[in-house]
Amino acid sequence: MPVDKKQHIISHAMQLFADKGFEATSIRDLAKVADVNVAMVNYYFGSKEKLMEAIIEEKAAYMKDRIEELNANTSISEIDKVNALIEDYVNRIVSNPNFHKLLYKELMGSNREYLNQILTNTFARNTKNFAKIIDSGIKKKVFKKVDSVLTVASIVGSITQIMMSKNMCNQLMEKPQDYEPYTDEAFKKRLVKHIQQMMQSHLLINQ
Amino acid sequence: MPVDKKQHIISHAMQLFADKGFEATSIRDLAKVADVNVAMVNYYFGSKEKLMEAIIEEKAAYMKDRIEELNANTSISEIDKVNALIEDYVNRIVSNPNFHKLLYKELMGSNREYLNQILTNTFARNTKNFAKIIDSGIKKKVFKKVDSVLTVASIVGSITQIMMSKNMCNQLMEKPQDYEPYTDEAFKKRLVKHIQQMMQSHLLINQ
DNA sequence: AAAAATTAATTAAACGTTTGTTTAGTTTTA
DNA sequence: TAAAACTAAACAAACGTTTAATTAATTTTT
Repeated sequence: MPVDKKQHIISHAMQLFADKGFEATSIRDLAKVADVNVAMVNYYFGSKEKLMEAIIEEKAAYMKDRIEELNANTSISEIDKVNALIEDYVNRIVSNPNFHKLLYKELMGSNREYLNQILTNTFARNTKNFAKIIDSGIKKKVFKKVDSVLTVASIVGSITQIMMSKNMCNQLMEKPQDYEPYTDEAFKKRLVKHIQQMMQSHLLINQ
Repeated sequence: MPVDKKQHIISHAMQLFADKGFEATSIRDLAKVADVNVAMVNYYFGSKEKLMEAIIEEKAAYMKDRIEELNANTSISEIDKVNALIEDYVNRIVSNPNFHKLLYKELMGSNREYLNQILTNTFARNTKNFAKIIDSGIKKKVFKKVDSVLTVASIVGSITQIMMSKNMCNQLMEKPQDYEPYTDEAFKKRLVKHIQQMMQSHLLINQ
């Protein structure tokens, strides 16, 4: 079963890469966890780096949908779209913070140029699509004339910043060190509320 | 010259780690660039990881000053302090974006637990000190009752997000691929202006 | 449908590099 | 001359990858 086994390896690799990082995960680690022979990774994917490419491409394809879906919907007001996307984005990242960190590390890293390009393109396209919603609000004169692209960067960056490290998150929120902020609904709500309020002040003309 | 040589190694290591990443930089690379024997890194620092610790600690010490200085100053209004810190922070990161990325990668990474802790503590403390300024504005009723800690995270996250990748930055700003956004004064001004405006809407009661 | 031939999947072992680190000896400094 | 600074070489471990051989599955031929 070639396809199933590829997927089997990918899913275990995703977990390991997210937990330990790309370089810190050896093919032997992966082979042991996924219960396959060491040679199978190279047999199916060609190399460790190409395995990573397969993972990134799978995620990248998954990432673009919701924004474009909302973008096409004309029955929802711009501010409601923004609010919905903020909540969506928080939920998505909270559901797998380690993988999100992996993507960001890859995005910031200068190694593996090809991967960096795929991720850069994906993130940039999503940001621009999101910015279109804001531009639409500006055109309708319900939003102030803000810098739409940088506004999206602020939304995304706010979430990333706070999700960067469980430990820092707990220190900032005055929680004990063993606390799990990402699974706490109250924390999620607090984050969503902050960003939504900030965006309402930032965007809306009539408040 | 023991101290000078330590500093000599540190400064070359900072450059290399920033450019290529920690794991991707071998001690032999560093030895060649810094023109010292391979054994000297271990002789002076004990290990590659302890060298990294020395670098991080040096930076961490440097990072805390300005906020605390501003914090103590009572002759400047809170919104002016916030604006000054935004400009400061942008300037600092723009001056060495690769090193900033290195710190963030280290902050997000699960390896090298001790380094992660130092960075986490430093970032958290700076964030809380910054938040005190906002809390002070809230107390004086010139600021709205915002979530001060998350507000600081939004400021820092906005900058980090846009500085994450030169390539993405250019794509978002519709610039050619070989463009150098970080050295462009116009870009810097645009970023500072966006965040300052966003914070004024977010924070100020009487606009 | 059975046998033969071919291709795909899988394995254990080995390969060749590279890595951080150490050693044992030499030079320099105080 | 004793301690500190430095060097070239070697060490041991880990890494991604490849090889050569074996088993399983598929296709072709009779």
